[in-house]
Amino acid sequence: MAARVRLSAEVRRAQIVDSAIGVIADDGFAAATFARIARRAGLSSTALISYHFTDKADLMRAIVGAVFAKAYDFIRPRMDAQSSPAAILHEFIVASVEFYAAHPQAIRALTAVRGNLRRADGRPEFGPEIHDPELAQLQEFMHQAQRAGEMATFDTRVAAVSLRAALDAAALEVSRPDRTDPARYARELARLFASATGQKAVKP
Amino acid sequence: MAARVRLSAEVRRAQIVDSAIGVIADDGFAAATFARIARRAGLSSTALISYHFTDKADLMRAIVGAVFAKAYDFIRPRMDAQSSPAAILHEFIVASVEFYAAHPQAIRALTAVRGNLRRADGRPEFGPEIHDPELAQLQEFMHQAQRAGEMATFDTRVAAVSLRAALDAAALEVSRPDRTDPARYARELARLFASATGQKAVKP
Amino acid sequence: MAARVRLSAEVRRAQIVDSAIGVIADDGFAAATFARIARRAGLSSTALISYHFTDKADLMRAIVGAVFAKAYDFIRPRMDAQSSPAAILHEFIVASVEFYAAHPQAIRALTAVRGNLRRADGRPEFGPEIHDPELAQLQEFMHQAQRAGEMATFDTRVAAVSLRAALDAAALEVSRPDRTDPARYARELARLFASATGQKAVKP
Amino acid sequence: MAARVRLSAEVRRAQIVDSAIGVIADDGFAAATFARIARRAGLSSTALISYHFTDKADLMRAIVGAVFAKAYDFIRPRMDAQSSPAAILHEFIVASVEFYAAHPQAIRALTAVRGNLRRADGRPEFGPEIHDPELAQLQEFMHQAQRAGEMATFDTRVAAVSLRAALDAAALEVSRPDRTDPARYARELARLFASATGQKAVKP
DNA sequence: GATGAATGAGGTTTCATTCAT
DNA sequence: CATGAATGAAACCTCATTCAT
Repeated sequence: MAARVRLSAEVRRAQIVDSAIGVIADDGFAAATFARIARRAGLSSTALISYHFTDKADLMRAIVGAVFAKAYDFIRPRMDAQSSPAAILHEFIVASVEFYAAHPQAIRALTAVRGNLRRADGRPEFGPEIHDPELAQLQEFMHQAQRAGEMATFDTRVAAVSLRAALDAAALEVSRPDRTDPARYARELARLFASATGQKAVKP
Repeated sequence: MAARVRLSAEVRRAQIVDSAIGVIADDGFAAATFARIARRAGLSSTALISYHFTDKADLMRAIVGAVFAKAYDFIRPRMDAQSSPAAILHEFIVASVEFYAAHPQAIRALTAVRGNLRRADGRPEFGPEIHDPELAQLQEFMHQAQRAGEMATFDTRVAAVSLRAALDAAALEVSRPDRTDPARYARELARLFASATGQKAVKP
Repeated sequence: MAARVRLSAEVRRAQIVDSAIGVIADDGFAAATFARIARRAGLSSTALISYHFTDKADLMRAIVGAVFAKAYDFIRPRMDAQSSPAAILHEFIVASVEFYAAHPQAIRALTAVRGNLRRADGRPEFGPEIHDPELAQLQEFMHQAQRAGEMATFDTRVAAVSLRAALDAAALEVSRPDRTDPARYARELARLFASATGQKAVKP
Repeated sequence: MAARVRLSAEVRRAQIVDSAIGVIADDGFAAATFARIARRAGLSSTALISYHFTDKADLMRAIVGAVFAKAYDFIRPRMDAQSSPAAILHEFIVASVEFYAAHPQAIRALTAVRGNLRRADGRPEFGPEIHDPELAQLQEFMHQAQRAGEMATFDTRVAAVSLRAALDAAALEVSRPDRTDPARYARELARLFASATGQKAVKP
């Protein structure tokens, strides 16, 4: 019998979240039972999960929060370092793809949880509207670029939705075994986006 | 008590598939239990499902097949009626969005099943490679358009993946309660794609 | 492995109710888990209980209903055969004690369920008001006896409550191992009640 | 966060017992988990209960002891102040009902624990024999009253059991929201008892 | 004395599926 | 073809209790 290991709540929670991400990424949302998560994390009992999370939904929300925070911390500073709206969007694309390539499991788990988690009443915990704040952000940058003459006129909602979707697809694409080189994929996608939005000059 | 109804196997299967699509679209993949599907279909016993489908996986695959066939029958003839590669792709986009707007439940169920169904060994039944044949098709049309001088040069894989993803996102977008008018969405998306691919002239 | 036994829902439900009564009477309300009830009834799985009862509360309510019906069927006809209000109450006492002596397990289970069953919100399923209809009945007979000059004047609510309580206590008393002879206990209690209510003559 | 409070063992035990009484009275025996008791008492951990009581059964026995002692201290002196056996029994009844009216929670908890607590082997911790000493006491007073010519002859065991039961019922009756005035209830019950036992004169 | 983390047993319930009718 | 009863596995969660600090 393994010795009783005592960790701080924070560390234990992170450990459980990581284990859950692994299970979901490898075996799918439905396979993410407490028993499997506990086994993968080397916990003595599933009760330990219940001790640190009020609910299974609570654990799932923690996964979303953790992945989202990690992505934000990686991508945001690189966007902030840019000086023009078009450059910001370009960097957003490139940094996002890089992050996806670096953390394929987290992204797969995030997608699975977002698509499957439901409230007790059956309504989705994360409906399509979950993307709206981010889409609004993207649209704002596009508007700025349009006003600055960096981009042509187009429907920013359709463009933002399509860009967001293209990035989600890129996440899967760059984590395939026979995957394209992520840097090249990012470059191509950015070029495609620049062309779609009618940018005059594309970064070399 | 409802009278015992006897139907031909084919009709019964279709009824069960439809019911399952409704449950998945409304309440999610995990809620698609035999009990719920049977109740929604007005069946007296879940055994009837087991009788007509060897497996739960069998039922799920039947859903995918049914939706896919319906979409194919709607979209394919309209593509075939076009005369140039670029026009074919344009029609593909427009017809797809129209189909999504007309059958939101089917699309939502299809997405859910594709994302969640696993084989007994845990591997996904529909991995990312499921899209490959369709992507290859799209890439082929793009190549033809490029050779014909209708489109500029770009990485067709990235473009095809992104288009496929943008269409999936469109499906959700046009089935939201406060949804954009599908026809307009289709037009905007087609224009965006035309611009991204460097098409000279866009259909009015 | 035992052969699969198929029973009608009605028979199976009765079997489960009986088993549950036995467990509660022998080992208490808290011990009445599905596992123990199933084992005592020789069921292959606790799922069979869930199949026949929507809830654990549903099973508990079935116990109360079953015991109550059995007692009613035994006691009521004997009351109806009497010709005066005082004689009816006398017979009520005697028949009740006899029933308790004949079915000690059922009575103990009934008491346990009534005292412990709670609704989901925590409120008692059977509060003190559960006795009110029966108490009202008893008070009505007492009033009739008073008007007929068979009984003196007294507060019928207090008398009815006390009689009901004395009978409950009698149930325990006559089911003790070293128990008094039930017939004698019934006679003594009836005499005590007659005296308390100021009856002129007591049945010999 | 609440400051860490250090109390003497005695005070802490009493605090826990009070909290447990409250939980049992409000939500029933089954709801009396360490978690709920600790929360209601404002304790930071259930371990504190385990520290002060060897067992859950130990806590339950402490509840019974505490309530019993409180009742004894209230009722006994008033009985001792009487001069005749009949007067003692009269005062016992009146004082008991007054106590029940003043401490409804304690009584409800006492009843619940007595009815449900079991030993490890499943046998009741407080069987029907728990009442025997008190019943013997009551019977002794009745015998004395009979010898003194204050009461008629009757079976004292039946009378004592019935009186004890009538008092338990009174406890519930006077704690109902629409309750009878306890003083009046006590008077009526005492009169009923006097009449049942053939007392010559009843105290005014 | 007090605390928060950890433990393992066991609770109800739901599931897909099988079987006899 | 259809049905309702039966099955055994496994789900989440709560429990009293122990342990290290």
